[in-house]
Amino acid sequence: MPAQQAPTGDSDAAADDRDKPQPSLWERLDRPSPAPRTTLTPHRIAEAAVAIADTEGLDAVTMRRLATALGVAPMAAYRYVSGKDELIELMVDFVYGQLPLDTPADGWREAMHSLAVHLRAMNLAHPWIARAATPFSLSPNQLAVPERAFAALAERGLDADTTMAVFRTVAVYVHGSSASEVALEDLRRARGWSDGDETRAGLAPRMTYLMGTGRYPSYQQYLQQATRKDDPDWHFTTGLDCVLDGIAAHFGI
Amino acid sequence: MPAQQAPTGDSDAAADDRDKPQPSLWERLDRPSPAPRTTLTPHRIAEAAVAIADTEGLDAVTMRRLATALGVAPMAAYRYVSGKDELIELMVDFVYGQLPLDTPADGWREAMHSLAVHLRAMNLAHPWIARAATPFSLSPNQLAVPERAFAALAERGLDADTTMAVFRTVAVYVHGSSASEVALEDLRRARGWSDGDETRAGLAPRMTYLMGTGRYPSYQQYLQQATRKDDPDWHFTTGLDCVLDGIAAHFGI
DNA sequence: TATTCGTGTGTACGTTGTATCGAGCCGATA
DNA sequence: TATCGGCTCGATACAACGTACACACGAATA
Repeated sequence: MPAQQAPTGDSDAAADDRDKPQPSLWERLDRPSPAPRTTLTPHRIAEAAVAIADTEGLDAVTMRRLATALGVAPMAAYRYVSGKDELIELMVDFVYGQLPLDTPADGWREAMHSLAVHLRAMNLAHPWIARAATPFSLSPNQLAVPERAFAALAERGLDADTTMAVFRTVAVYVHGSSASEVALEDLRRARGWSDGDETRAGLAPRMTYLMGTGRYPSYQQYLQQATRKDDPDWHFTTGLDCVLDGIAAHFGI
Repeated sequence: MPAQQAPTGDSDAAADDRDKPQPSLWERLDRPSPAPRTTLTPHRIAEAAVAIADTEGLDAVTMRRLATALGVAPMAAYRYVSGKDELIELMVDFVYGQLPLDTPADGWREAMHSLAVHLRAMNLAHPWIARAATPFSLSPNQLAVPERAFAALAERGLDADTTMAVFRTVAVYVHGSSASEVALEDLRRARGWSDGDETRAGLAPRMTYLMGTGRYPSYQQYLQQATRKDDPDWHFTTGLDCVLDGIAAHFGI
């Protein structure tokens, strides 16, 4: 619940009156409108869209569905976002704004570990976000993530490129890991399977067919022997520890 | 190309019909039709769809556009795939089928490194595939990737769960890394920027605005000092080396 | 030659993103 | 107090999408 408010800037904007061809979404939303907003605000739009995506999936977020949820006409939101792409940018930034980035941590490793765990939790809580965002978009609240990481890494005195390499490796691992976790979850939901057992049962015919081809002896052996196939937490944590161990070893920190 | 393995009757249709009355895409495509296909084949469909996605992006792959490219009516492809989702499954499997998985390698590390490099090359050559696929889908040619990895890892005598953890960590890193590389490339193409310089120039206003807010002092310092910002190869390789170092250290192999 | 069935065609429907225009509301000005 | 110009939101419309459905063709079977 620690809420970092969505796009509210704090700069006086005294000198940046250069006329850009098209000011970015965030720049536009920053300037308070002369007339105070009444029914619609970027915040309310993002909130409603995120709620729909969380409960019904990203595909359920249509401009009409969103308008209905907001109680306005289908085209009303276009006053704030230039199109659906910007709507999704807004949603992503809104969710990143809820990341708890102020947790104290001593040492770079604990800080990166905590960051990774929080990012994964966010990806699992909003299963659509890994597909909609990339680790390096340029939205205010997304950029706060590398900012936090760089600040935590500063103590080690690494050069800039190495610092980025460390953060990027972790971020990219978390993104890919979450994406694969979420993909399975999406499949489960799409097929209407309720739990892990039903999912395994639903996937069984396909798996049986594939194994029946005889092309995958090593994989088949894995299936028979593995005991943690359905323990995503263990897989995530183990992989993360590998990554952090590797960073420590590779850069000698 | 799609599965080329022998049919192998698959006798057990006894009790495994849950909510899935229809056999999977791959199972259906396996059985040769009594009448030899004439104008359309799964292979031709996948090939044409991939060609469109490669040159015009995944969004350009519509059932109508595909039909035009194949010289058939809009609904023709529906004889082979049940809908657009299966079309994309077919495309993904087609591309994975072109991965060179038989390159010899001595040692698990060289094998995993080679696998990672090839996977990344595939993701960059077909920029849509990272968004369309996950590292663990159950299509024949996708499953060949863990199969190859497990075979290469077998020499080390790790237990099944650890073997998967190793492969998953690498696969997930490559997936996330490629996704972020491709995202920038997609942005470049979408905005019509031709090279890295134009991209940087196009992103500059947004970056200037964000830095102007003063929220990102560490990131700003990075921007000023870094010299490898535009060297994705270095970032990928460095991160991969971290991951492999970490695996070696964490599991003592 | 008559029948069957796999294959591709033609048409149509509901939904999507969004361009365009008009109406209502507001604070500022006269 | 009356007028005005700007945002804000509503209403309508359109092209393109995925795909359901019914039908026509031709080779294989009899």
